[in-house]
Amino acid sequence: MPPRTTSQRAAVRTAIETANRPLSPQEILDLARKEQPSLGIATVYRTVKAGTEDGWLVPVDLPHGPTRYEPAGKAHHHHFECTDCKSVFGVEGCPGELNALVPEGAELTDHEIILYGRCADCKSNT
Amino acid sequence: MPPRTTSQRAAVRTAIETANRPLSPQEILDLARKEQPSLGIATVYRTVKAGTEDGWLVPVDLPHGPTRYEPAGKAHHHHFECTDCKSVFGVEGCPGELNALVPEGAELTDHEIILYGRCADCKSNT
DNA sequence: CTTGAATTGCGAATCAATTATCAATAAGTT
DNA sequence: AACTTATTGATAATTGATTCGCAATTCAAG
Repeated sequence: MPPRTTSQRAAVRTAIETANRPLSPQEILDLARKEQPSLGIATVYRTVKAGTEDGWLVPVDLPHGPTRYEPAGKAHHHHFECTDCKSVFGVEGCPGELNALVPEGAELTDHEIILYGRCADCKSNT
Repeated sequence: MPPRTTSQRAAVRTAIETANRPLSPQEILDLARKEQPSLGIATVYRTVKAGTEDGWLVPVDLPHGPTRYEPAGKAHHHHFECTDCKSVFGVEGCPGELNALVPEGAELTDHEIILYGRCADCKSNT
């Protein structure tokens, strides 16, 4: 009954922890298949779901596109999405005090800042 | 061949311009039906698509949920989404200089800030 | 090494949002 | 009022993301 350690779960986790940016299930699959060619997308979804419940993974939801996942434990940060390749990168820092923007009578509990533009790679491969 | 002015298109436009917040197609339908009870969701989607192409409407894409629409011409602003009722509200102001957060070598072209919390209505109806 | 349960990969199924189809209706020109 | 054609509403179809069902596989306890 206890969870088992399998090579596919290891491959998924390695892919996520090695990439230095949030990955979508499809991106995880592509990366992890270099280690585990037979890996299926369903296993990626299952692993990512379990990881989120177990707490070592954090889902990153942005407009458009699938949910991305990054390792838990990072300091407060936000994200940059390349409008070309759709890759998402974490960005350090936060402008801070956003309470001033909140509607009268409402209560702020969280926030997300999304930057859009072209990443370094896409700029060079013009 | 020219586009025609119909009561349903008028109802959709009125709903959007009357609400003081971005509306989803379903919300537009609900509001516009008070004026045009026979209105169908397909017409809302068609009108909203045309409005965006014509430039008098702006789509607001946030994580989760459908695209919302608001009248074009508003000053730079961001959005607040109620975690309870899912309503979205525009919020004035912007923390400003975000270039400092952009990844090395990347180019910033746009950004969105999303605030989450409970709106005034949901707080009172605890 | 056996064996039972957890896990996997595949394809079918689901789900929400949006678009396409098409016969019936209604602008607006003449 | 007649007529041409854009528009509409209902519903089927599509799309992209994610989950399910199940037989085959493989951990890992004994």
